[in-house]
Amino acid sequence: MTTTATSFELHLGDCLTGMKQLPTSSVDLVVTSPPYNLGTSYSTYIDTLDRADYLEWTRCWAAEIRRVLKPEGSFFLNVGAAPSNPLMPHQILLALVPDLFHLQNTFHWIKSITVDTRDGDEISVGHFKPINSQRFVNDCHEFIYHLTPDGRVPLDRRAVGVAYVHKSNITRWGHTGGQDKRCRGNNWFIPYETIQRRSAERPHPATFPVSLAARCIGITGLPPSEMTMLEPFLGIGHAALAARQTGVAKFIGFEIDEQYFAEAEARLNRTNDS
Amino acid sequence: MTTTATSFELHLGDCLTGMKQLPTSSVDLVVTSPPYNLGTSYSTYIDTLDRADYLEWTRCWAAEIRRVLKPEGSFFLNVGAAPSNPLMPHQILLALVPDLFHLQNTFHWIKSITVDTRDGDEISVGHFKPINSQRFVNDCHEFIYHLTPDGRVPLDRRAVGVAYVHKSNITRWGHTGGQDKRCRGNNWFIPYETIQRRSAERPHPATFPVSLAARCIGITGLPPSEMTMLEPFLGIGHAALAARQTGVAKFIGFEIDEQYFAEAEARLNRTNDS
DNA sequence: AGAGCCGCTGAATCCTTTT
DNA sequence: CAAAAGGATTCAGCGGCTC
Repeated sequence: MTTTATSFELHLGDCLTGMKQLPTSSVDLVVTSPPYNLGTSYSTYIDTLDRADYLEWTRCWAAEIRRVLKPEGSFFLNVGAAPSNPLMPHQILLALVPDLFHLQNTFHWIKSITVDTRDGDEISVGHFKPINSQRFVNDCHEFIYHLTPDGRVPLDRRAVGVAYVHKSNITRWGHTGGQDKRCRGNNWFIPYETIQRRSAERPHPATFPVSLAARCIGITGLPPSEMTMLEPFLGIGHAALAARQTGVAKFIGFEIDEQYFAEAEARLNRTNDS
Repeated sequence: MTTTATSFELHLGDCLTGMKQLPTSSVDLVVTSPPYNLGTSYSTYIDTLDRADYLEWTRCWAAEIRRVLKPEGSFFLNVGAAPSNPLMPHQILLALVPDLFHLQNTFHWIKSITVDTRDGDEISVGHFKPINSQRFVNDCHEFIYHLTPDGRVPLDRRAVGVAYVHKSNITRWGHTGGQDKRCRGNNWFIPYETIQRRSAERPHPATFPVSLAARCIGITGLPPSEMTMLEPFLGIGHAALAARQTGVAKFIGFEIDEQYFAEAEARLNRTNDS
């Protein structure tokens, strides 16, 4: 067993009140997925604010994130659409940009896709969740907005890079340092864990995979051992798990729902033992 | 040689003036990619309107599309982002929805992506265009907004469908008709032709592949032989080529730039001969 | 509200081979 | 030849979301 100087603070309570007690410019990284206000059945959260109120509330907690974020910090905001409200991801973005943040990058979380291989055949990857509709196609996509204070935050693209297709590129340019890694681009294929495994373990209806948060941590290029990470909507703690896995020094999370909070704590403790 | 009762009208001139002469509710399908006003070096188009003017102009031509579109017609709007203006796709959308159109579906044109196969290994597909930046990752994505008058236009999802992963599904339900086809979802992987081939042939800086337009034609489920299709920003005529290939009965295109117009005509004629 | 959809699983069934 | 073991195929059912 290794001992690391890490601190994980999980707070049961409203993130808006909680964040107000954090010092200005103290956080390197925020990864979060807010309640969508789309009728998704959250446990206790009052999920029925009307549109304008919802966007106003969004601006409120985002403004707190802006305050606690360091000038070179990054805020990864995960937002998906819903058939009942396909505009929400766009409206949320324009509620925050350009007033509070710059949109430095837009990542696309691809859950399922069919691609043509170089051999010429089509392969489907990821879990395809069917919907029965004459007019809607299945939505296999969510946004990950990369928001920063000035739009000029340096990243380490190759930290979450992929192998070159043509290996000649490894020695072709100096920046590779001999490693077979190039930038991954902004399409992030991250399949869901299978339904059965999910339902057995967790009750949260809208959550992102641990590996998605891990990728956000990685691309910042900051050493996790010196990183302070914040998750205002902890949910069942996937950002916390990613922080633990990658060795993030300080993690602060808020969750207003008791059930989710308990689940997040349980999962984090489970990881501690293993 | 087969004779088909098709009519292809390519007009040299401004689409706004041109569309005003089209009858109301006469068009089944619009597929277009507007000038982005992002500093892309279009030949003669005055590409320096300021933001508000650009969006106002966008509303103008979109309103004409709304007028000429049939109640069950579809408008596929292709918009990409640019590092210099990452908000544009979102602003354009919210300039048109909900005032003029419903956003019925959002398709994502994926040009390049790295996926994990079911075998466990990572493969990269599509042409990856490198950019040299500390803060921006490569953008391998564009939006295709599916806009309709009322959001209730029926589609034929399986017309552009993909094969089942588990073949047991073919006979499991009646709707397949024995065919190995399911809905493709909203992530459309369509790789670019290679740069070399592009630059050799065509001068247009921002255009979508023929196969992208073909997919839009296909998913409407309308018989091409009875379809009227409109492309207000013809460019070098990729929508026209797709219309020709799929047998669209009537195609109307506008292009204000003489060079692009000539190129579009040349390409269409070339296809005629073959 | 009730049916439909599709990846995925695990149990059940069927066919083959070994003892 | 019967019985057991091993392998392959089939099939119901889950889950989430829409009409």
